[in-house]
Amino acid sequence: MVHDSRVSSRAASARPALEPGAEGVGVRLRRLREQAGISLSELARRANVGKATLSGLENGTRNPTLETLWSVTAALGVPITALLAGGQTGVVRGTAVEATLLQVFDDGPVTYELYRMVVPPGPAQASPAHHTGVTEHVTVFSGVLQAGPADAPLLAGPGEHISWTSDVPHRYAAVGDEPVHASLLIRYPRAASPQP
Amino acid sequence: MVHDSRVSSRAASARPALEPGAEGVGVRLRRLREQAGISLSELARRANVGKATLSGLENGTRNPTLETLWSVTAALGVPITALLAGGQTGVVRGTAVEATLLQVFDDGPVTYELYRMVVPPGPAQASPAHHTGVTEHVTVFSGVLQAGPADAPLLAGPGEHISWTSDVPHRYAAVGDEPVHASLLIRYPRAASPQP
DNA sequence: GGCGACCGTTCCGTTTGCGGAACGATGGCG
DNA sequence: CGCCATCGTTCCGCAAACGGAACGGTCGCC
Repeated sequence: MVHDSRVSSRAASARPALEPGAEGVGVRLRRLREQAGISLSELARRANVGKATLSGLENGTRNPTLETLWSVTAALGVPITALLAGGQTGVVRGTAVEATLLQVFDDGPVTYELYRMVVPPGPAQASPAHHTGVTEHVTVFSGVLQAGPADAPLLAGPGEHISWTSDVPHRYAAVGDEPVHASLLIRYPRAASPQP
Repeated sequence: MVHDSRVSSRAASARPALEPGAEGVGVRLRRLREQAGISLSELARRANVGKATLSGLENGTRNPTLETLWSVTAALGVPITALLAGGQTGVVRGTAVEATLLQVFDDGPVTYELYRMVVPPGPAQASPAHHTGVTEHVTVFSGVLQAGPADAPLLAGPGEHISWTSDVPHRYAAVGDEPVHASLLIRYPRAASPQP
């Protein structure tokens, strides 16, 4: 369920502002606070934020700043992602592939994105070529995956690993009736120089 | 000109610690945007935020609201957590290996655990044999890793992948002076018990 | 019952993040 | 060469998020 999170410009904002994310954040915050066994006033005191701020945040009637979120989560001793990741984390949907971004690892010259991927049975998904030097690495959890360059796809069953350079058109498809679960690692070398 | 006596512009921080300030967020945002190959103006247009907002955000001179972060990350197609970069989930520490559990995938007869692993330079870490049928899969992000069965270790450099069956004693070590960053996937056939 | 401590919400003045507009810098093009 | 589009930064009025104070409500204790 991909919900459109584009926020209309604030012009003509005659409706009560309740952006999609704030509600869930408030609910999760209240749950975390109650799990910690402290009152709203006490948390406000520890986090050095106003009670009004905290109250509005838990009820979803405010649009908190990043600094506020950091203060509150630090006082609770939880990572800030505990408030934000409760809903769906980054889900990228293609025509036949659904990938959930687990982590981004940035090593200066190279960036890695680690996904968990699900390929349902059905028609293959075609992907256009990425930038030069991009490679993809897949380890299959379950099912049988056919993936790789469109002209020379590879096969991988449970526990197997395949990789290819994705600077050519490539594709993903599940072989058989079973959906494929896999981890997908995309490696982006630092392409600071655009191609003419 | 506003006189700000406490601007932390380009503070040459000695350690790569998680700075709760917006500075790290700005750096990551700029990197993600350049990786997507779009200009600041273009991203501002797509995300329906002002260029001033985006500029100040990338330079760490603003304290963005959650709504702004939602809009920008949605326009980039990345999860909001990609900006906050704090995946401090479960952390497993060995004598020479630090692994962060990213996700557990339970497929009935098989359980997968996906880690991000860091092996600092120094003496190797020895691991005793796991249960029969357990396999490990490593994809190296940076550095050179020597890993695998103690009597026949394998080598892998950046972007390379190695795997082995870990039902025999095995080891991990960084080759050279550079720490090794890698993803580690452990596959436990037949409902295995989590690692103590 | 009266009273004080604490709860979470609401009101209010101040602070600040917001988008739009204007700015100088840069590059493509006739 | 001038012209124009686009880049990223800076200025500015406005709306909103902020902390502090006041509010009504509930509980425990004398």
